[in-house]
Amino acid sequence: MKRKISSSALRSAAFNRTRADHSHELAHDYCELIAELIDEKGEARGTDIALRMGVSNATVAKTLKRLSEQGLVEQEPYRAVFLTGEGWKLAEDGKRRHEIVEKFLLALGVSQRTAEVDSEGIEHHVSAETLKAMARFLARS
Amino acid sequence: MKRKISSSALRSAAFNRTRADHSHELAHDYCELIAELIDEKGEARGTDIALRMGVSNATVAKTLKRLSEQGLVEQEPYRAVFLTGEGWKLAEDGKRRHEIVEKFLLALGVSQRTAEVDSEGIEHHVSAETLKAMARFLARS
DNA sequence: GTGAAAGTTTAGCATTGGCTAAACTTTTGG
DNA sequence: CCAAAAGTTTAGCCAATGCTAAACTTTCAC
Ligand SMILES: [Mn+2]
Ligand SMILES: [Mn+2]
Ligand SMILES: [Mn+2]
Ligand SMILES: [Mn+2]
Repeated sequence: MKRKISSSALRSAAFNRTRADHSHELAHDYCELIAELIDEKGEARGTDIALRMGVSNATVAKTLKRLSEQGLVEQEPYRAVFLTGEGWKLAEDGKRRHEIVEKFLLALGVSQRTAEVDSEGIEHHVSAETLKAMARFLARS
Repeated sequence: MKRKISSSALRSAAFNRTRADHSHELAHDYCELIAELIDEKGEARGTDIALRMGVSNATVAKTLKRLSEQGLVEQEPYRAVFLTGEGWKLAEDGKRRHEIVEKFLLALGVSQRTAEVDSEGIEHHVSAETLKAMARFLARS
């Protein structure tokens, strides 16, 4: 017999998911961005990452150190940064998800600019089920 | 003559917006939740906030102090908490936005549970333009 | 009315993710 | 080839958001 789950448990689960999403967000965005830079320019340098992320060089350096401890990027001192296998996986998955969300917003009727901006935040909170629903919408629209 | 804006400037603007969204997120969620509790139970107590947010009592106490310094809530020691005029505004605006996003996801075809969970994160990254597009979609679907 | 339970606050700690300034290394132009 | 520019790293700072443990206050049950 299914006992009713307390509304607090349901609510807190949503907040917990959101906090978990946020805890991975920066790593995902960095990997995606590094992949983009390598694709566009052949390498990903700290300055370029900083410029596109909109943060200082020092912040980038510190974050890259964390990411390399987490096994997502590899770097040697004063050199451009590379993605590990794990890092590539995040980058590709992130790119796919990002594209679907952005195209979905466009299909919904917002401007290109708004789709770009809003998708940067939304992408991290879209579950597999919702992503599928967005892709389905795209396929028929 | 319109000079082309660098792709870095465009990209960093999106990340900046996302960071700004995150900096307001907790305040919005607290105000919305406090309003809900007052509506449901007549008052908002620390324990109930903690239970629904999925964090410890101590975390709630510390956060409430910040919010009261920001003029969003009012509290006296060992008593339940209340919203200021500003806090009510955030709560109502947040509720409206949250409802639109959740109903929109439902209309898109995801389960009630997924709509609840995903909307908790997504709501903070939906611009006025996108919110309007979602409302429009709801109106015709 | 009093003692235990429930709720709140405070203290102290950790991590993340920002910043500036200064030191250091690499690249580049002449 | 070498000085200046460009890029990177380190040090030290801060705020936000989480935690546990301990102290304190209020409420409840008897
Ligand atoms: Mn992305
Ligand atoms: Mn993003
Ligand atoms: Mn977010
Ligand atoms: Mn939320």
